[in-house]
Amino acid sequence: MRQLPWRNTNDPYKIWLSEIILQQTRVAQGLPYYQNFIEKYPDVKALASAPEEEVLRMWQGLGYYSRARNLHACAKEVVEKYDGFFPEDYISLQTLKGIGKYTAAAIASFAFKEAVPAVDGNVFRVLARYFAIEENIADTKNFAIFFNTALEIIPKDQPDLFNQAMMELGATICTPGNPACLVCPVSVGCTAREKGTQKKLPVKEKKVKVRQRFFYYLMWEKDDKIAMKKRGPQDIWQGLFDFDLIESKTALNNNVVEETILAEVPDAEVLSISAPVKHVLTHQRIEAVFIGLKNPSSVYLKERELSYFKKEQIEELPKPILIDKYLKGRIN
DNA sequence: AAGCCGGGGCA
DNA sequence: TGCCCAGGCTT
Repeated sequence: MRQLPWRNTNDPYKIWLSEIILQQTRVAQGLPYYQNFIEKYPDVKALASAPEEEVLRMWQGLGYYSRARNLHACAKEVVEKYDGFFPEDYISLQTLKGIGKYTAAAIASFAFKEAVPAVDGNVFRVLARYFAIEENIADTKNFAIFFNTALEIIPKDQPDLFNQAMMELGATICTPGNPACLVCPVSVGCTAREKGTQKKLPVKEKKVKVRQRFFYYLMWEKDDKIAMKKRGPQDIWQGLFDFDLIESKTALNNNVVEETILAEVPDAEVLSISAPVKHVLTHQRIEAVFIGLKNPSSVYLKERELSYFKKEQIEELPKPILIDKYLKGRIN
């Protein structure tokens, strides 16, 4: 069993924090973030009273930034509505921001010993193989099949150990690619192993389409400052700071964008144009060029909701990794 | 019920 | 370069 700082504790705050960080994130990547958060915010009250931007900055690089916003909102609700104590059952926990079925079950079983199965990707896989369940795990309507199967075998006296063992088995032995059946403690009784269908399970069918996007970043410079804007809702990187952005539906073409800028901001002076920078996400593929400029009109700045920041300030702001990569590349 | 949301590891 | 990892929220 791997020794991790959020194990062997009953503190719901630590368990909750680790679970939110570890959603869609590997232990090796999440561990340093967990340690930074615990150091900076030792309890839920400390986290609740932090500014949201600071929390986002702490989260920078982990992705799925709605997790950080929900984390902060949840901490505030726990402090304001529950006097700093997390609700103690599976159903109530799910009313909090960012806590769904999996995370609620993890907290309820680890912190409060409630006998409810925590079905994450690892557990889906273990259950699908052990019981040879062929239903598509990507289809939400099949969740109940897996949940109820686990509910039948979870021991009422130590549900926390059961959940931890199931996840650990999936993470270390019953792995997606090459399950280590020879050393698996439950290989006897595993239906998939009996039938030799381990690698076919779990069944997972999902259609994913990738959006190709083209970004022109306009870096308006003034003295040692650059204009930036906080990103709004309805898109990626909510709440993070971006440079002034013109998005194009067609492939990057510097001439076209230069004409567009000059038409809107006649006095603008282009100082530099970077080579295209590519950024690949799971569902989006972004190509960006960074254009250094000066002399925007004050009307333009106001309409675009841009404000100037000193370069040292920009380092402290929460930003998409794409921006960070570009800025670091420029220094080197 | 379906679509959206970021990173990193690895072949 | 392409494929894999996955839980929760919004529409």
